[in-house]
Amino acid sequence: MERRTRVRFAPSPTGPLHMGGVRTALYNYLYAKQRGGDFIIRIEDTDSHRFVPGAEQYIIEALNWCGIVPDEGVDQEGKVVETASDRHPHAPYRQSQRRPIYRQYAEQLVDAGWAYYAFDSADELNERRAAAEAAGDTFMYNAASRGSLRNSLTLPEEEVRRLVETTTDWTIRFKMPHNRIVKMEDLIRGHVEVNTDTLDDKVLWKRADELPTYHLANIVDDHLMEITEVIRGEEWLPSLPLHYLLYEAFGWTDTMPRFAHLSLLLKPVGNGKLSKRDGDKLGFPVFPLAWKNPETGEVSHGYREDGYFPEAFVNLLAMLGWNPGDDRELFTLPELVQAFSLDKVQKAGAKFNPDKAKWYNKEYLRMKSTQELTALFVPVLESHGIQVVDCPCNALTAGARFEGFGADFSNHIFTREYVEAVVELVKERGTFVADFWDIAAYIFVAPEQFADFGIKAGAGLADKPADPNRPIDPRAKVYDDTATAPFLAKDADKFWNADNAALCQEVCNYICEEYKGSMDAPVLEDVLETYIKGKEWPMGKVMNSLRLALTGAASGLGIAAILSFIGRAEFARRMAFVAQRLG
RNA sequence: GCUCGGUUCGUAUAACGGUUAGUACUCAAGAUUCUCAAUCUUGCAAUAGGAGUUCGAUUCUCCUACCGAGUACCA
Repeated sequence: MERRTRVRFAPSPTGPLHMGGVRTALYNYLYAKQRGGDFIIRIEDTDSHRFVPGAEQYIIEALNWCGIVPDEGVDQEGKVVETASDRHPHAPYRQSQRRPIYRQYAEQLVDAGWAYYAFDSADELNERRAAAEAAGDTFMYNAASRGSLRNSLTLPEEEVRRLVETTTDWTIRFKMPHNRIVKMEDLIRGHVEVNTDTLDDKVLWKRADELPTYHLANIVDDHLMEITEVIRGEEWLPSLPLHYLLYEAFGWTDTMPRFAHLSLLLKPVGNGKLSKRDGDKLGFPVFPLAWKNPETGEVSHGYREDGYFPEAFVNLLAMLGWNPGDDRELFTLPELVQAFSLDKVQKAGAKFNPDKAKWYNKEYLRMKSTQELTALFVPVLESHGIQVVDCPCNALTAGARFEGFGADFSNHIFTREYVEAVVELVKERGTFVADFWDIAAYIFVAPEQFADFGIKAGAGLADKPADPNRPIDPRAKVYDDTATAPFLAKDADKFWNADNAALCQEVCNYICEEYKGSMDAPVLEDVLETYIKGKEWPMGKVMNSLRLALTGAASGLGIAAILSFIGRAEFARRMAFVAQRLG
């Protein structure tokens, strides 16, 4: 008695799939999997004018990346997806390939008095619309007007037959009943009623290309494919009465699917639905994968290419308009399957929040293993001219300097172990894998530029002219006017000046020549502290100056950690460089 | 215009008709540190407006406002 759950995602291949579309597909998938049912992808390509090459493949690939894989549908090569249990009585899954199916259904409706042939040309109808609009009202092709138009209800039978047989630009239209209240149930919105007089006689089938419109194809295919629930975007709610009536007209009410209409994804700021433009403006992708417009060549960002994990993308999408009923926010796909419920889906549209999206990625990044992150980081390193080798023995040149992990600074070669240790150190600090480079580039490459002595941009006082006596580098913004910029003068002092330089050099000499112990970060940390405090030097000054010398920056990783990576020889080299550069 | 849908901190959301209206993101402050980040603590901040039903309304009803969708031989 209970039918097997079967839902479908039915995109139109008119362009790349928008993240809102992915969410719709996701909800369908979750609903089906939770009930042990089937998730089907059906390509609705009945509009021959709007076909975009590559769009269908894009859609499949995008869903695939998210882990939303169909039980039935087409794969990336356009082949029918096979499952063990099923010989696909429902195929094909592309509506353009189902063309022969639809005409008979449309004519069945004509025979039953639920539809009629319409011979009005598009131009004629546009004229009527324009005229009505000029007169201040709206033209609708329905009970009120169909009696005065050219169709099989007004023309003599002979004429109708002649036109149907000899001309090719007619359509079959649904004969919307007059003054009937259609009562509908939506799984998310509850009871909805509409009077049919506010609806028009929709075109169901077009003789010109012998294709159905969405409405006919949708009902026929959902019926033939034994769909039990239709979960789709809110934009379809206004045509739900038509769909109800079509099921009635076909006599399929007993197997009519249940409907759920999802609210839209809205732009982060202002009003309106999320669009590509918002993404460009605010710097976040609106598409799952990057997309190159085949006509303009324009490339749009994708979550995948921007460094998002598919798990994070799926998770954040799921939480946009749905909640589990408790405070949990992190869900894997299988967990979502478990927890999902249509009655926890929000009725109102959800504004997309790019900050929260990043937060999700950060959370998933932290959950990844160091090995996995390293594998993703290696290509980033390579793009910066760094070579990563699996074994330190052969690949490093003679004279390569090793300290701990294995690094050859002069030839930009590092072992995987070294990279893994770096990842371990920085994984808490990034949102994307690519951030690791920004955080830790100086672990691989010595700095050539030095920050403005650590003075924070935006500190508000950073535009004073440099004192010719104090600064060591003409580019540096250093201040000694303690009356007007005491904070900055003090801070600049902390980072670099002749005194600090001397102290740093002493630290370097000590570590590189006298100190023979371990270069492990925790040990080194104690050693440095003991040494500096023993000399009664100010920790802050020395450490920050060292950081500037070693990294070129005023902020970043701990000094001991940095030294534990670069080792004594590189330490000495960088000190020599900074001395020559900054004096 | 008409039809349908929607409205809780800036955002996403929670709250049997009874709560000091909760949580997360963002933001701010403090703690910590050699700096930054992370972390921890604290804080800012909401029931669109008006009637009605009720002992009691974020929750139910109606009106207004605002937002969205649809109004194609597009999906």
